[in-house]
Amino acid sequence: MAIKYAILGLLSWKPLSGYDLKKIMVDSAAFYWSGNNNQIYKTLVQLHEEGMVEIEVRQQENYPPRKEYTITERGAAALREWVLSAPELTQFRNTFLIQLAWADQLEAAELDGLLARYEHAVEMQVLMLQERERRGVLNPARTPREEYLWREISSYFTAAYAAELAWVRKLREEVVVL
Amino acid sequence: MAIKYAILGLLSWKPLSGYDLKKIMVDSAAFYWSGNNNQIYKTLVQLHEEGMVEIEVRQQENYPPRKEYTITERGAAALREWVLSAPELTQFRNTFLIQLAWADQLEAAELDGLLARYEHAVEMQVLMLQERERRGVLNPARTPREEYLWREISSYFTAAYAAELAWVRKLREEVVVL
DNA sequence: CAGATCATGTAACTGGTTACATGATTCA
DNA sequence: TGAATCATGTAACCAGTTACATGATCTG
Repeated sequence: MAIKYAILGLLSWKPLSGYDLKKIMVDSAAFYWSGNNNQIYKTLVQLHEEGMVEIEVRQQENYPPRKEYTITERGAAALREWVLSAPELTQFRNTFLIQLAWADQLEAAELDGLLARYEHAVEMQVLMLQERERRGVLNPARTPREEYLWREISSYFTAAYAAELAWVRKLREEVVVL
Repeated sequence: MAIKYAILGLLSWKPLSGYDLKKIMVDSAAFYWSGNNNQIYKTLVQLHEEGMVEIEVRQQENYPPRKEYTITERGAAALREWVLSAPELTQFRNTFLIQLAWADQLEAAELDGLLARYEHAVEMQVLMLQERERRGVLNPARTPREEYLWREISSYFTAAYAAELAWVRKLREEVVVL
């Protein structure tokens, strides 16, 4: 469901090929989950069947032909409707919590090592995201408000991982005295 | 993968049936994602094939017979190994961000309405989690340290949604002046 | 000359959701 | 009397991951 509107949204920005969409998705934090070929190409076929997009094949010299997808009025209307639909809550999928749940069998040093490894991984992630934010990738920025929204979307992830970091650091400090 | 060790962990606490596992999972924050029959019963069969658990069928009067699963030494060893394995980063799956990404087409009032709805949903979630935390459900608490770990696991979710709330509130305030 | 880039796509799989089926018993 | 609880499971489906296939051209 979400990938459909992620694609429709990107096409509402400008016409793109499946290949373009993939590139955008793999290095975007918000669209990251599933910038995979399979779903992109399948979804494009489906969107075309539903009359949400139009295809124009561009022959190129020296490169394979590209299928450029353009959003239709129908597509734009469907996108707008979805944007206004009831938002869902974020889902946190954190297998580390399950490791922690059964970590009392570990010795103090082992447990601290596990927490340290997690802390380190989150630190790296925060740095990576901050760097990405600083370089300020992808932002349609058609209006100041849109530019602001996109900046806040990317800062969402930094904030989320920063909250994780605070949580795990506190945990590490407190668990050592038990 | 994770569900396998979630089950193994619960069985390392005490012997349980598929039905028990399901009940525990549906109202636990950490094990929530997928407390569904299908995966539980399938995984139990698989764990049995791998020699990680043993089955004992208990006949009951007035109730259907239950299959009680007990963890084996092999299962316990596999669990310990997994607990010590390299932790993965949390994945945030938030479709609201995709709605926001294409929300610049909305009028100010519509956008604020959307943000307000999200804010409200997150508020409700925080209250629900706090209530659950206060009632202090499920906690093996075999040692003070384990009790502490389980409390921190459930506070992870409250903290995560509280961070969301802070983020959306700031966003709402700032976007109104653009 | 090896590896990345451009560009299309498919196949096989794992993970997860929703809904259904059965049937006795207990509770409001 | 209808719904919930106890207890097993299956079927059909949707979402998402990993890996492969093709083939020209460009870059180090």
